[in-house]
Amino acid sequence: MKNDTIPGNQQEENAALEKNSCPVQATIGVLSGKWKLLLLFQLRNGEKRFGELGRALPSITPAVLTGQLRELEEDGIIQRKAYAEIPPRVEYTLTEIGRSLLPVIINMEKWGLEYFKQMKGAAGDCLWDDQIIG
Amino acid sequence: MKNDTIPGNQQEENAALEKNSCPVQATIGVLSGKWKLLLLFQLRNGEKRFGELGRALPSITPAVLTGQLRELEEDGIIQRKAYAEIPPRVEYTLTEIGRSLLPVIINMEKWGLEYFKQMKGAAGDCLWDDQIIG
DNA sequence: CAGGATCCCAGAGGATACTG
DNA sequence: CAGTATCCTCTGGGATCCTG
Repeated sequence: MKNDTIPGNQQEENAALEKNSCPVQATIGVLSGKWKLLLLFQLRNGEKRFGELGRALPSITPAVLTGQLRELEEDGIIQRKAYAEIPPRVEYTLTEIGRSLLPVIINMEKWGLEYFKQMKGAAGDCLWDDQIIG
Repeated sequence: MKNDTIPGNQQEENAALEKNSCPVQATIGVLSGKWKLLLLFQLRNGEKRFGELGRALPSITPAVLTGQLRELEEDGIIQRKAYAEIPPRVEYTLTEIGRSLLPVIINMEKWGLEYFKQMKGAAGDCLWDDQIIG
């Protein structure tokens, strides 16, 4: 946003948001995207190709898949490796920092399960079970 | 979404997303909203009134503030108490489950700080320090 | 195979003005 | 004081078709 003219005292409170330098917002940011959690889940145990990801997530379109992968790549969460072959081959893998996100996700899952239990009594059937963390 | 006709085998993978029953998505969901983190931070140590919240977040408009508070309330994260007085008074507080979100947020902050350190070398100056957790 | 190029739409967020 | 009512914009995600 532009430099909105605000008195300047309580501004401190949301300075972190305005400057986009709040680590919590950053964490939410990299995970916000309709397919990102699913993509990270797909990559939890190693590399996958563009087509594999597309097949694993049947209702995502190539255009959107590309977009989500690009964002994750720009955020440093995944790495893209393209091989100069015919036909083309591209593999995506989690980066180190990307892998370090998994425990954080597990922690969110735990809260979410408690939340479901208390809110609707309906259990959630997510993918992120303890299995994925070695 | 509608019941898109998908073969039905790999569909399991994103069933959690489609059904919106993934606890991780739920956690991200309740926190996704431009001002929600800031509002939760404002309420971390007890109740606050509508006007107080507005003054603490100078660039939010009443309409949007109402919207964000309504969503948090519907999600069971905060509670709204209106007093039948003139002039009106309304107080917002975290619910029990809402308070239980704070440690999760702290955990996200920790990852975010590591992320900043590794990505840009720029430290984040967020609000969610260890102070807020008793 | 792994995308790129276009066009499109719903919904979150915001500006502004008004009210019980 | 604590909102509500309208109107408007911008962008994330999607549909569709095309290509090195």
